[in-house]
Amino acid sequence: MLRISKLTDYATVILATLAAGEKRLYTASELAELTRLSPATVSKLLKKLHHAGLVSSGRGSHGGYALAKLPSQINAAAILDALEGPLALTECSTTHSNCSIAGSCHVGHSWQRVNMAIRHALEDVSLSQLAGLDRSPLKSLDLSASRPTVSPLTRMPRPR
Amino acid sequence: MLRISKLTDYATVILATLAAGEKRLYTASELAELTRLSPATVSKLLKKLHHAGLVSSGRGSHGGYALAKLPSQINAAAILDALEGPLALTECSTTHSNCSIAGSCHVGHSWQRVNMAIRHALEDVSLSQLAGLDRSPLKSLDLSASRPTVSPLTRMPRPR
DNA sequence: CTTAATCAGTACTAAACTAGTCCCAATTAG
DNA sequence: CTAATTGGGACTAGTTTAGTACTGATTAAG
Repeated sequence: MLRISKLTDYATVILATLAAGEKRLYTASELAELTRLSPATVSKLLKKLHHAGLVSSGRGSHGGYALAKLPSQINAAAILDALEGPLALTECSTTHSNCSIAGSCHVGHSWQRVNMAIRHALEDVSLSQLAGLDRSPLKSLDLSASRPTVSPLTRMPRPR
Repeated sequence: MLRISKLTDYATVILATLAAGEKRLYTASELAELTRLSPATVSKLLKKLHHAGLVSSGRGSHGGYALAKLPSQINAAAILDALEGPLALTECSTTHSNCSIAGSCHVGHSWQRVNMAIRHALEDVSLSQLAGLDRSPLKSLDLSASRPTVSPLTRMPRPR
């Protein structure tokens, strides 16, 4: 339920790599090596992240990418927005939508609230926390409930 | 970002209809009329909801569906689970997954926590609240932050 | 016992989305 | 100028989603 796309997850890994690294420009291929992701994919993601203002870039030779803000000032919601757009839980939540059962439907409004709750949870998680740079507990998250960690995601693309 | 599928949204409307109605069996076609959804789709969804134990059913003529529990005892997380399976935010969260960058990746663990926070938010929203039957404020949700309501989703299928 | 209504299970299809790759133009340091 | 980069697309295969259809099982009622 409610999964984020692989690409968004990849992007987070890239951002975390930048957050953990030195304060300099990293080229796309450098980041590809560091993250073990395919160069093409890394490049595509960095473009999106740049578009969203999460990373700054330098062009030409000696160009590359760096975080546009401090890791503590980038949150999970912004990353999601950058990669998946500001889509909401249901289509109701978008402004231009016409619904045939508008009158009789009282569900939409409640989804909105759930949506907001989730958004706030995401806004409370900074990149430094995601990257594990920040040792302080995650704000407003119930840590006692976290299950035992399992092995992480397959991040290398399937061969084609 | 983080959208639920249309079908899950439809299912919620169906459940809300049952929650708001009389305490009797409703046939699939009856519910299709009430919700203005296609009978085939309603039927499919009810089967899934039955499978997940959210509705009970009676077969044969005079058969139909009813909620298996009180509306206050059904929560949004259960509905999501029923329709979309217990998928998590990232594939990391599933038990059998092998990841090529396992050693160097510290991101997975944090997503898990976010995942839990979201799950708890969903568990705190009951069907009675989704259906608008419950006038009490949604537990642990920041209502002051809810944006002005916009028009809900197009729920009728596109013609084919 | 026959019939009609109804759920159960499954298979199928078209459309939409996702992930991944590739190409070429623009930019810049040396 | 040339080599190294990013910027902005287009393209494709594969997967998922949404929607429909069919066939069998079950049950109430005549």
